[in-house]
Amino acid sequence: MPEGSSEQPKRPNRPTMRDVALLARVAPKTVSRVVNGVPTVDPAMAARVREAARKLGYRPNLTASSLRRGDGRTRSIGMLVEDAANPYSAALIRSVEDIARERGVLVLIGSLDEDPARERELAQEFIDRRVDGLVVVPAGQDQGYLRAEQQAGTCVVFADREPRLLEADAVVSDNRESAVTAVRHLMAAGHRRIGYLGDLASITTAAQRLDGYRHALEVAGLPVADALIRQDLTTEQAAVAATREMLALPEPPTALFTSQNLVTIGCSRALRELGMQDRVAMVGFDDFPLADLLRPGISVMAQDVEAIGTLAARILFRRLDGDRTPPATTVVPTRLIARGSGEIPVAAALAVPAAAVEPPAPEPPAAAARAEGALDV
Amino acid sequence: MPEGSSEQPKRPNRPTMRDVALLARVAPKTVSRVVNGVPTVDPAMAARVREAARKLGYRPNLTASSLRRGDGRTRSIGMLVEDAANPYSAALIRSVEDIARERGVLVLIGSLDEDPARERELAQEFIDRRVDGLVVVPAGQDQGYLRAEQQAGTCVVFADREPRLLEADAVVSDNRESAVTAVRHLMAAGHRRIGYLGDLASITTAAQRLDGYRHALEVAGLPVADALIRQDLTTEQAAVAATREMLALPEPPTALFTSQNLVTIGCSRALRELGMQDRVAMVGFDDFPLADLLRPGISVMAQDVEAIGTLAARILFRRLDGDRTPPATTVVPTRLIARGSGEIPVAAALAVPAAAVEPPAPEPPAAAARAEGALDV
DNA sequence: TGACGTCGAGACCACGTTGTCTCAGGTCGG
DNA sequence: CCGACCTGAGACAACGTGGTCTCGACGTCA
Repeated sequence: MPEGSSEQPKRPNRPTMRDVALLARVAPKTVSRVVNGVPTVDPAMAARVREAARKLGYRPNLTASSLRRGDGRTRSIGMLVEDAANPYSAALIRSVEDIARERGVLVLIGSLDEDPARERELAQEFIDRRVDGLVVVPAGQDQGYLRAEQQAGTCVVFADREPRLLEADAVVSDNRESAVTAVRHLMAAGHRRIGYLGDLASITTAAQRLDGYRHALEVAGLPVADALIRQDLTTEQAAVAATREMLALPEPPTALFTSQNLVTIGCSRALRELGMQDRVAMVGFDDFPLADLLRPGISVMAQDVEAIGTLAARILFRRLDGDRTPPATTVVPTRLIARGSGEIPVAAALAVPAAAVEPPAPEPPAAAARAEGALDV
Repeated sequence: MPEGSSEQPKRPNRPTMRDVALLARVAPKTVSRVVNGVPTVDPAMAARVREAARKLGYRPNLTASSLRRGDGRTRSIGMLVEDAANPYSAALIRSVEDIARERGVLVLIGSLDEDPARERELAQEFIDRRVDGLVVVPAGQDQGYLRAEQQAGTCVVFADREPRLLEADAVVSDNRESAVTAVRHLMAAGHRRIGYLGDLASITTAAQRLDGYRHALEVAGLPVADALIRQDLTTEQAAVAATREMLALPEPPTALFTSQNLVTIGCSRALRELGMQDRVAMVGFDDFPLADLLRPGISVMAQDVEAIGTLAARILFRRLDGDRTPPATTVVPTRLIARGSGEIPVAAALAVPAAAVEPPAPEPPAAAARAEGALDV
């Protein structure tokens, strides 16, 4: 039998300040000073300390440091998103990470899958590890459980969706107004029967987008038909099915507004499977990669995800730096990107009921791949 | 002026075990026992402690706990990926997170952007926070800098790419063999001039894929032409440009093998801009969302990202549980997914030099959206 | 040369928690 | 009825670090 056969994970013997101090023949406190770059240390002594640290492979323990330090900062923040694998969440994570990096702050990640219980559990886990702050895309309807943590000094900033029953900073898109813009864009192409395909009705932003859809129709004097509204589509498959069902109605919509990117993709897939992608107009909420490579390209209301993440992080750090101004919600503009699918005229849908004939492509030539975009609120 | 106007961020006064102990009239150690669920506590006393904790909003400080605890575990791991916003990295993060969650372990994220210096810096930052382990998609050519940390007890598992100059567990795809499969698939459609468009030559996996490409050609007795090999394409734009240039050669390739998903997308875009997407065959490495929605669908060698992440995490935790078997590399099978682009026959390219005539679509009908896949090594 | 000021290094302790030990009180067998 | 044994709660110290204070050495100037 070789040496050390103890099966239980024994504590790794990492060198500490004490070890470095012993080797450099100084007091531990002096090592601390050198590590923290305190200038009032004899250069020769500092060199000796650094040499000893190098020789031992010493690395400071930030865990212990933050415990003792006056500010108690751990130099880490927590981030709660819908799903780290979702392109929207992924982009958000990355932009927050970039701002955090500027300050040497690390980012902890948690995916919620729209589960309010997970939101609370993970928030608690982050807090138990004493993160300096949180960036949260809430899944639940009530963030009041965070009030005690705010008072205990943990800064919280919300991204994408505003908090409920809690006062805190938030960075969001104007979902309602953007939905209005999207629906009006479809109406401008002559559409009068416009379907709505949406995410979970309980998600604030989904509700706001539906509200915008309804409002746009009402202002235009068009009826809001229940048969043309489908919600709670949480998977691509559900969106495919809902699209098929809606288009099979006696009076099917000639255009669709999809309120989230999985839904948009599912809808797009259904239209292609039915061969109707050039006859039924569609505008989606949220941009996604390759939307411009499809034929027709998918017109979307694009959120500026990077801006949302960057702003949320900047606001969080401003708070951590002592900003005590009242919490505020920052609204980031969205942008309509016309790529073809949203500009299909109503005539295309009415011309051929269900034939195999391809209508002439109503999209701009391929050369103009990146289409123009109009700025909105 | 209100109260506490001290501008400097004062330490938040969070209740500690001592506070709970005082209120419950027990010793701090008893609170510790209750919090940790030690069964040898008088039930009445435990109830009193829990009530006091609830009343004060007490939350244990895992930072202090891990400092004092025998195993020194922080119940957090670090993950170094190429870019958290990239779909491949995002999927990897999510699958690691899911395994970690089962154990109440949180995940710290760091994006490297293929920068070896960042790899070392971030690994160091994670270690300074005493993560229990690391899952690394390395950017650099030498991971020897981690040897000391391994010996100090930090477990490291590599994902997607094997480590260099370091013995550690790794979970990877068989890149070389998969590239051979992809190229042979193109050869099966009659192609003899096959171009290679690849990522940074310094990335291990890119080199392996190029190697497989070369090997497949050599075995088939075909020449390996330098003009048909382009590397170091780090952006979609670079891939677009390289594709254009290669197709403008006097003897252009009739098929392309792209070694990474950004390159695949760039190549796809270039083909569409040239109107050649139905004449030049293409197989990409790495699957990506919407690859099946394009026309033709993009044929790919799909890596099983979820399996790679899940396995890497499981191996990491097995190590943390005390597994001391020698480090090993686990190979995860890839899968050829035929969607149309890879099955375009050589005849399509040779038929029409540069006309506007559309050849009959050589792809399967739209109904069979999810095409068949063959299993490989 | 001596009183004083300055400056840098170390002693000491606390941050919040838990491992270890002690000890009071109870149980049980001889 | 007493000693051995067990049970459960508290005292104490320590994890690795940094804030605070002390103290010796040195320099300055009268």
